[in-house]
Amino acid sequence: MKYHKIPDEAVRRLPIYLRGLLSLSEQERKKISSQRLADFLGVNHWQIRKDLSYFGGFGTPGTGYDIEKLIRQIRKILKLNVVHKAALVGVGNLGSAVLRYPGFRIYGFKIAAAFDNDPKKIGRKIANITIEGISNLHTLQKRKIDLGIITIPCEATQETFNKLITAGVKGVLSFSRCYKTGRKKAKVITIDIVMDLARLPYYIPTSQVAKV
Amino acid sequence: MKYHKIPDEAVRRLPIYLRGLLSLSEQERKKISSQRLADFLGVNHWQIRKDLSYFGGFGTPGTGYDIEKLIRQIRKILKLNVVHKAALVGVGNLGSAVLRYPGFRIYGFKIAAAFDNDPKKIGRKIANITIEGISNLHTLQKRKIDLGIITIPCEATQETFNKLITAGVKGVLSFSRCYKTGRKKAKVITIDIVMDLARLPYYIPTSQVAKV
DNA sequence: TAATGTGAAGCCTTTCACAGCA
DNA sequence: TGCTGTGAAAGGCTTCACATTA
Repeated sequence: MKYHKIPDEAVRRLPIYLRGLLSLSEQERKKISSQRLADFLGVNHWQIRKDLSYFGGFGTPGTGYDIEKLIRQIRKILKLNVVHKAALVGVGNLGSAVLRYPGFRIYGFKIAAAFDNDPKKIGRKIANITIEGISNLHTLQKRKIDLGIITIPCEATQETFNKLITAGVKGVLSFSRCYKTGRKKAKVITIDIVMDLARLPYYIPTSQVAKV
Repeated sequence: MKYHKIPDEAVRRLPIYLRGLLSLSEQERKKISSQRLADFLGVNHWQIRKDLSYFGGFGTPGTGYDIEKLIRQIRKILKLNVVHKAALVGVGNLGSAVLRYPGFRIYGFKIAAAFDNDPKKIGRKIANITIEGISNLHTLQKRKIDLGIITIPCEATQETFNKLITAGVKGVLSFSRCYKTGRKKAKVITIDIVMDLARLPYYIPTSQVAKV
């Protein structure tokens, strides 16, 4: 390991490579070159090699990478080699959709609990998970839940965020940007659907923006 | 305008500033300094000034920025000063949630159509939008719909993506990374929920990763 | 005085080119 | 020969300090 600082961007790309490798491993292929993986994913081959080199080289010159082995390595780097339990807060439209999302398992995630403050929702089941009241949040640490997913309206995000941190959560995926992290006890990643949509028109040539 | 190249990152932040300004404008405040806006949003004041300077200065030294004026300017830069119509493809759990999402309006978006290939869904209404069959996609241009939102499983993304481009869509928000853009006739922004979650454990100190 | 706008420095990331290995 | 791993160059973004302006 010759590098002092590993770019966040490299970390961000690892899950992409992992998904590609998982796809390819189903095709009873054993080895793959950075070039082939890059073509498969639509990225650059040197980027893949550089990114992997930050964590130590995993390939064989002239041959390429052993798919199964590389999958294990990336899982280990991303700490996906243990199952992570996540708690979701806010079982509205978006929260329900995330609860029902089937794609978490291949990365070793399990949404283990769901919370809402609407008494009508408490006790109901979605995707086999019984919805609990917000007052139960303090039980997360005991239940070894280390990740939180926040899918509630902007206004209530800060309070929920604070409660999750207090409950010992170490990483948060938030669907709104309405929080401040304070003394940063956890890593937060924000997904803001509306804001991502909001910067799309910027890239459309003006001549093609429909006049109203 | 003294700059040749405007950072994508600056463009990405403009919608954040815009949201802050919209919040503050409700509080009958007229002027704001970069410092106060920065504190409100939890960002750096020099970053705000720098970002705005790429598009020309909008402030008054010693006084700050006129909130209403700055809102108009940012809207214009982002081309949000005209209403954009978007088509959503894939009315599953996630698609339905996005259709029902109330936050699009303040940025001037209107989801004007929804498509699905499930005959059982076609004709049903969600959030006042009647679901149409995929075969209707070609009507988008006529209907002046210039944005697409893809909320379908990975496997079908590429085909849908191609159809949207053919239908004249100029910007796409995709909820899966399973596409290749080809000759890039449109700007694409990808939101990949699972992959964002997948890089969260990396940042959790190993001692705190629950052993299973 | 109080705040903006910006050149320059520093830092981070991507890209390139190729030495070195199987 | 084919492919990896990496130093170095190039490019892009953030941070800083301060000249400037109302």
